[in-house]
Amino acid sequence: VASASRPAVSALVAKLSHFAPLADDDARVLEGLCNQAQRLEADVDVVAEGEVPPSPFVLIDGMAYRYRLLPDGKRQILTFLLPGDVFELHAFLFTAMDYSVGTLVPTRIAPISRDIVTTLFVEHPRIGAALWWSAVQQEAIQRERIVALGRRTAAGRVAYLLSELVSRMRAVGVSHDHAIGLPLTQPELADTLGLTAVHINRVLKKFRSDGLITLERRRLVLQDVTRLHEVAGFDEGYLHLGGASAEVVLYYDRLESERAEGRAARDRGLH
Amino acid sequence: VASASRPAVSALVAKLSHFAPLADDDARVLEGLCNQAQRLEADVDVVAEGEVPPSPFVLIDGMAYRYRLLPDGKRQILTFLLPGDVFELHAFLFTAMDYSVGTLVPTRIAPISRDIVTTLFVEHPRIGAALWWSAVQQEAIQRERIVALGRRTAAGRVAYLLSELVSRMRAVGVSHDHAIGLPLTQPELADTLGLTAVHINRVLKKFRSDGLITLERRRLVLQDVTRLHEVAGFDEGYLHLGGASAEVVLYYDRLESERAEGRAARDRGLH
DNA sequence: CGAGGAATTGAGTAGGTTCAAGGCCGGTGG
DNA sequence: CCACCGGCCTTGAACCTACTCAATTCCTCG
Repeated sequence: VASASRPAVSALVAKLSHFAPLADDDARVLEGLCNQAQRLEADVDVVAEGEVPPSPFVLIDGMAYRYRLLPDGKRQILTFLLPGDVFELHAFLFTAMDYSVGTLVPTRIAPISRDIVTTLFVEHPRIGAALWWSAVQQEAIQRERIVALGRRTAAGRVAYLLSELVSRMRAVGVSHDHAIGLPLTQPELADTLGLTAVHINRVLKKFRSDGLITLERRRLVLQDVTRLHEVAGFDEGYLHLGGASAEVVLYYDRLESERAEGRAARDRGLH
Repeated sequence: VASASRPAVSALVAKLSHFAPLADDDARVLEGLCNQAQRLEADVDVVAEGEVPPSPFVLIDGMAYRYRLLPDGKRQILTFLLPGDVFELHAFLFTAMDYSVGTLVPTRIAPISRDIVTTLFVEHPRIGAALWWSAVQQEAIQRERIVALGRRTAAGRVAYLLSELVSRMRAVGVSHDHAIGLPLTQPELADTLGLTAVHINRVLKKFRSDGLITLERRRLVLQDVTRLHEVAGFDEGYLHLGGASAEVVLYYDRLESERAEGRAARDRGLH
């Protein structure tokens, strides 16, 4: 549909508003960040392991993934980056990247210079907190991956990953039903879940014949969400897609208005 | 030995100095944080899943672990917390904990109120950056766990975990040779590495007979570090135990001295 | 001294891998 | 426009790593 290519509100704003209500001003600032988007084609590296950490990025649309290549040629995919995700926010604290980031499809990303980030944190504390929160949320997603790899069966892992991706897509307004474009090959699913492509294939076959999902031509539809979540042991709460506590929201509201007054006073001073 | 119970410098200072050289003032502030330590006995929860996130803590000595209990009774251990580790630094951004933290041995932890954290970030940017870095470092450790669970054999996982723990202990001055006190049972190792206790036992047996390690009465000695690291595919660099880039250090030095001047000016004003 | 969990070992099983081969699909070049 | 090519998808069969079940011994703690 048309709305898919030009969303009413950018994924970044959609995502961060889940953390705390954003003022119009906040939204405008965030949209501004996305202006200088770079277009990347599919299957290219944004950064590679060993390189000096780049500036932070926002992923505008498309899809990317963090991965590590092992000496023996094996690959482990760490996380997927979806529209609205901010990545490498604090990579600058390290001297070298310990993983690579690659695109899966043609993707637009917007770099955010470290100076802008710093300014954002000082001048727009609520945005700063929201960015911080989104980083912590990505950590939570990593924890779920550990639980999945450590203590779930192959079917559980696959079901979990599909559920996670659909939930995250929905949270940023890219999907509204339980269907998403899923540009992942079976080898990629395998390298994410610690399995082989062959086995992924068999699990998907089972899911299809059980009426849990359909997946063809890069389009995934969850046909029976409840049952899939059961197989997955999936609980959306663990992804922390929702908001902060009232107390925290209030705290940043206060910081924000103090800052806004500060800006206003300075502006008056300039006239 | 005596130095083990009363180290020359606290683990927290030892750890954070790896990120950037700390001024005497910084070290004093950090030591001050550790004053109000709480003593916890072994096998108690510091926080439990579902609870409201607590204030951040520093682990002074002892050992703790983050874990998740699954509905079917299975357990997945996420990470281990060693002396000098700061945890739950930004948990307050979530409404509920998605995992629990428990002690493995009698442990001392010092809570740091959120106000103090905020002050620290503003007044001592270098400490703030170091804390931030230590959080990002914990994320890197999580990534390694994902790689281990996803793409390493049982022997590789065990070897990796043992290598990781020894490296981390050494980085905070708790160990100087390649031997550490390791209060982990085989069921705990199993729940960390996505294996069963029985299989852990067989792997350890092999390691012992191959002369890679000794492990008895909760004492681990790496007898052949090189060979163990080979089995593990272990590369200490991935843990980012080392420091920041010269550029970043310089950046925070500058922030720090600006802040120090500010404090001095304010102090003069009070007289 | 008794009890309960941890460590250890053996035997049988199973979930997932490996190897292999054929079909499909999308992209590329003639 | 079509033929070709490479990677993905699919399926079968044999195999292996790690699990399960179970019994014994060892430690540690009360």
